[in-house]
Amino acid sequence: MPTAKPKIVLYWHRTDLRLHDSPALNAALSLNPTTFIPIWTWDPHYVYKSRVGPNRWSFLLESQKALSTSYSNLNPRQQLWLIREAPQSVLPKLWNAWGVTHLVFEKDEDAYARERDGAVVRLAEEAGVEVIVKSGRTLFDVDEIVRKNGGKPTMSMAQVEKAVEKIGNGVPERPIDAPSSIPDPLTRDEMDLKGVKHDGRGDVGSKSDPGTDMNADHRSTTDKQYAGIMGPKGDFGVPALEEIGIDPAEVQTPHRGGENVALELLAGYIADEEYIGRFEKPNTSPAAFEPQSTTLLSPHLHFGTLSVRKFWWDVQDVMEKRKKAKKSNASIPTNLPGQLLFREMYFAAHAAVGEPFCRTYGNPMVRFIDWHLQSKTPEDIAHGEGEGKLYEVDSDEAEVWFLRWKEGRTGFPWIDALMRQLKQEGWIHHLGRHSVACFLTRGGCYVSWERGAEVFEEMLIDHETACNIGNWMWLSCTAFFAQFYRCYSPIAFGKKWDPEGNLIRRYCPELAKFDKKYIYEPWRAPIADQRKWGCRVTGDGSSSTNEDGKIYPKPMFDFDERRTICLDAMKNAYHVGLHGNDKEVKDGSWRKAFGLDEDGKRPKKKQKT
DNA sequence: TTTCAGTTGGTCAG
DNA sequence: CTGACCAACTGAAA
Repeated sequence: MPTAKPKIVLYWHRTDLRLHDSPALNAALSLNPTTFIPIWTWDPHYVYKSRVGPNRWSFLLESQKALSTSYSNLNPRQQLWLIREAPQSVLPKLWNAWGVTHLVFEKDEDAYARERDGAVVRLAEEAGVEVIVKSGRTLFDVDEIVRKNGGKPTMSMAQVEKAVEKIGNGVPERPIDAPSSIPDPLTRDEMDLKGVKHDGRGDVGSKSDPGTDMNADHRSTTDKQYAGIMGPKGDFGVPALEEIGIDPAEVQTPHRGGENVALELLAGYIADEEYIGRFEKPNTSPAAFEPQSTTLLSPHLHFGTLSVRKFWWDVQDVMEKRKKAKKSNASIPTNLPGQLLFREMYFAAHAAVGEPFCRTYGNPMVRFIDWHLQSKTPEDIAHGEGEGKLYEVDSDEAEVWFLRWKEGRTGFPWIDALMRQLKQEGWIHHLGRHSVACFLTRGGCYVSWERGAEVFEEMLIDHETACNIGNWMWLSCTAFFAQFYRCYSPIAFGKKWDPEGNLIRRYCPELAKFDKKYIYEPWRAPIADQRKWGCRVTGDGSSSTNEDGKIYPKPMFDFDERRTICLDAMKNAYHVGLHGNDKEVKDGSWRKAFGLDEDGKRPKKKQKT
């Protein structure tokens, strides 16, 4: 009697640090594996080529730990097995060492992930390992959304709604329960990789220079992540922050990772049916803290500790119940399902455009504006121009504005409070992001949105490439949104939500005692009052004290003046009408197009092709 | 061709 | 709190 061939299934966790509602995990377990090995591999592209601050590192490690514990709870012999080498390099070694027959993972449509996963699939096919890939990070397969949108990037909610209407009438599949049991891995001896050659970070398949570490500034001790393939204790464990060179004291976020945390948070909101039914994003306060006005579930969607379909269906069930009880619900796009559809829109736009989606250069869907601090072209960077900086410093003044914005010392308390909250906690409300993004780009500094997106990439615990890039395009009026004359005031907008200035008092504590009359414009407070309230408004923010005590910077420019300058410049840029893939942008000749004509008139609007 | 809507502006009058 | 106006964008519908 022939024995059945063993099924040794390697499950590769990446965007899905959960057990509930995972189509890929479900597919893996449906194979009835004789052996099941759930792994994570540190991808050097994430570790060194993406900007990741301490708060997001911490959130990721917490989420990995929670997942590992969940596996152990279902099967004491199980855990999340962390492999410290690049996937393209280490996966072939794993299927040799462990006799792997199947590789299963969740589909990831990000441009880099597609390239990496494509390489992995080819290697697996060569080795005779069967590969199963399932969509599960989004409500719908985003490639399917793109197809239903005529192959074009989704540029509006209307397009997204039409497209998803053609996929199951706009209703995603119901979530799948978490597994109640998990098969065994190999024995400890068989799992051991001591005999396997370790290639360190194994930075194969990366086009970029493996020597650069974009996160070097965050590492206070030596990064030892790639010291050993099974980790410092040889147990494939989740690293401590110290192992990746991060000082735990740098982690200040109060937001916790892990599937259990996500499901508890969600359940709490779902129990509040009024909140779910009436939720309208524009009516949630960007100044609220403890409790926040929105769900804070975005980092969990990013790491996959919460399934977006579970989120959608739990909300949908509440809304159906309310509807039956004749209670009104908010509608798309401002309600909760609408928020999730915006996520689909950005994912699908990214999927349709591919790699150029993340920048201006070569991106056909993004409008070109003559910003300060433009990105260098890929050619210039490849030729090593510009002493390591990835952007052109066309204006020293604008670079100072950018750095002051990043550090939360612009002299506009609403902006500074938000930027400090972002740095400390890794999260700010969506409308807060609007405020600071508008201020940096079209409504203040006229600095390229790409600089702002890089700062958000580093600091946000919920950083999702497609959503971050898409929202920066939106706010800078370079794609998705065009009403550049709608400009956020760093004074009036915050005041509308928080007339007492409580957000400012919390994150700019030097201003805590200021009267609410001056809290948004402390430079207007009489000197005597400034003394009385224990903070002088002076200097450029490079120091937080002087010989008199605490100081807060003067505003770095006259906002009304800057708003006028930016508005005129935006008007001109729209008339020039260049986009990221135009010849003038690629060869640098755009500068000519932005000058005025000989007779002083605006240049003719560029013809659409 | 014109009209109108577009997740989330600011200001001022009533 | 609501609505008119500001000066005016794009894209889809009429």
